[in-house]
Amino acid sequence: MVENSESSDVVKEVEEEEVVMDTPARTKSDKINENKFEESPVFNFLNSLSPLKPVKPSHMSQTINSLNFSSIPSIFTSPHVATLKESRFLRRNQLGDPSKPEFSSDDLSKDDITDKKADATHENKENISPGCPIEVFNEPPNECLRSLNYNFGSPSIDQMTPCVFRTNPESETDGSSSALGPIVQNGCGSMFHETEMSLEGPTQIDQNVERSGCEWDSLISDTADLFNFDSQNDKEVMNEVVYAATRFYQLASNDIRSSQVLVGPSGQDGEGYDPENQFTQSVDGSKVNKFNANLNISGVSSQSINAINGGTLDSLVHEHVSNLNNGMRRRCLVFELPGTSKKNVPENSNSDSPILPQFDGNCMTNDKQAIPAMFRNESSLSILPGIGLHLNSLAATSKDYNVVKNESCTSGKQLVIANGSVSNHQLLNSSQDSLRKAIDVTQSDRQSVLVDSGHSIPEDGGHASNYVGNEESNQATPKKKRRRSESGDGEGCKRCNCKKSKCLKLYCECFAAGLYCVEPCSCIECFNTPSHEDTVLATRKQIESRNPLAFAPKVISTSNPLSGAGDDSSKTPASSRHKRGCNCKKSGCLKKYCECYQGGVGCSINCRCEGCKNAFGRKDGSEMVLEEVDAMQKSLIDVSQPGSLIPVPFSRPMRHLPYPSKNKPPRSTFLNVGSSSAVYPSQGLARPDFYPPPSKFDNNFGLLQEEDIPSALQTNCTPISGIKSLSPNGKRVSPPHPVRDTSRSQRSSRKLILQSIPSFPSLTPKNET
DNA sequence: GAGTTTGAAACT
DNA sequence: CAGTTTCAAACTC
Repeated sequence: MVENSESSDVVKEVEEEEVVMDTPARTKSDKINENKFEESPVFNFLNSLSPLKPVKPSHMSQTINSLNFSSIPSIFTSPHVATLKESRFLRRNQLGDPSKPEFSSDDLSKDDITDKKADATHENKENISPGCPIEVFNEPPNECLRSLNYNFGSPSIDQMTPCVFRTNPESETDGSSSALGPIVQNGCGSMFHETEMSLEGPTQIDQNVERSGCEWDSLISDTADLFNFDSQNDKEVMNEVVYAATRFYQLASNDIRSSQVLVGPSGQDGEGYDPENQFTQSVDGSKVNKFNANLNISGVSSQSINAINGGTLDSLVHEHVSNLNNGMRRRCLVFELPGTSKKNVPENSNSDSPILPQFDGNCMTNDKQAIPAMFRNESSLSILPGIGLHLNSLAATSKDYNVVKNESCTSGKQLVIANGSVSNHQLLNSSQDSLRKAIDVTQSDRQSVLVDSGHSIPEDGGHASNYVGNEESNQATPKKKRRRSESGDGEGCKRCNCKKSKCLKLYCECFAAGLYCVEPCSCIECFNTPSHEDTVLATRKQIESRNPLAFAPKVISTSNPLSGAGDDSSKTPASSRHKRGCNCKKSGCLKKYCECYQGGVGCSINCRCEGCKNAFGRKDGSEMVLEEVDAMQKSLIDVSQPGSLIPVPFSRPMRHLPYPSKNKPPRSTFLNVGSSSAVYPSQGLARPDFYPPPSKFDNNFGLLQEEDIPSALQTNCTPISGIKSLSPNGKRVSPPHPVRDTSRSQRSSRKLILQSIPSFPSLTPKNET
């Protein structure tokens, strides 16, 4: 009873906030922008150039939205909140009253969907908010409700790449995961996603398979040569661009067809096949990137590219896809498809593991209970898993293991992974790997959790256990469970031991990581369970209202060594650092009390530690000399466990940072999300050649390429501004800061590719003040 | 396993 | 914003 009242109070607070946040302003702005775009000279110009005309007026909304995506939400806005605005659907869940029936998962499939259908007609365009950079979709109203825009990038980054995750209508009904399967690679390097689909004309396509893959290179090289022109207004050149784009998508279409051929009909009557989704998933992102890069290198203005992208090319895609599939359904063009790059392909692409969850909307499908609102509603959080992704929620809420197993694939797709931007690929790849492995575990082996490229960590039995178990476990004595958790039988997930916080405060690792507590936890009176998802959401929201970055990743990685000329933090061994910095007084930043150390990063100017001796990099900028590191490692070499070796990028020797305590990885380990590469991007040899202790932040997907995280999460790299900042409520929060022009410009070749995001100022101001 | 230490989170 | 308290993880014995 007391608990319920507490929950209600929290919910009330949330309601109040939501009223303020969800304003109709955006809708108006969108419509205004729509008109603006139609009248846009760029649009008209490109239309005049293009041999292909936009097929439907509905395209307008796509391009419009792409233009609108440049809108930069409040930098202080929690990425959760901001991205959630991208989809009315999501926003509804997010901002709706959790206590209301429509918020409940029980009613979601009925009332909510029905409601969505009713609303979709009028608000189709609103599905795309300015916060979503490029996501371009346009579909009939009845399809719209199934579309969830998961933007893994931050809306704060205007160049962030969009991610489009689409519900699989079929999955909505029967829960089968048909959208994606293992990735198949043909001889020419074209990558296809194995799919289950009905093939309407599975003939003569296989010829395209081999041809298209090879033609990719041809096309890419062609574009490189093609676009060597001086005048951006050269109409012929622009036409060539369009032509090249046509070829581009022809090849892409071939890839799609090829995937169909390779896989063949699945006997599912093709109902689950989304050709355009297939398109986005089939086109090798690297090809797209190269193609895009050529456009940029050749001097095509980004705006022109954007316009082409949003208009002409979009139309081309639509036409190709439509032709390919007899006009089946909607269009979906996401220009940057880095997530589909080969990098994301598991090394053993022939494995049965599902490819990384391309969100297919199963979150609202078969078993809604298996999809806690914490996840559903904070879909965008999955971008930054540390920001609210309840990894274990997928499984933890299942009623039994079998359910988990059967739905693992589906659940996996709920683990929305950014198919995101090029700039995000590192994070995303690693994230995808981790999630993929997590899914694999769920699917095939509950006994161990594969983490971080080779980690095989025995999992605590029943970590994905059901809620009953969890509830029951909450009654168990903490000690008992603690022993269990410390016994080393489960490092693949967090497990808290909270006694008083009810796992609803950041004290709780699970909660802080955006995870539901699960059976292995030793918590008492745990509210961090799907059964209390409303409370959890409300609490999260409350915490975020205090500190928008409360659930943000704590450790960020600055991958560009050149970017930090004056950046102390860049001197840390891995060019990674704790975003806020530590405040250690006694531990010397040599124990896991220190969040920097625990995160495997050196202390930075942001830290307020005293007597810093952080082995990963001291506050003063000095680092542990290699000899020290070697000695340190020698003394602990016997600790190393082969299974814990992390693949070292660039063939560097694999070493382990000693675990000061008990010679074992820290308790709160890892879905390490490829932290190895992320933490230690290629740097100078002067850097310590060891790996940090597995970071609890990694588990949180907390390690991000700084360039990849929302600008709102980025601290200024300059010592001056990067020191102490305050959140609106006075909490220590690293402030948002302007994009580091230097570093960004150095990466511009990656960043400026075919982004349908002209750097328009936000036309849709939000009342986020 | 019990107790202590530590520093982040929360509170005042 | 600084000081204090609470909290749970990390650590020690």
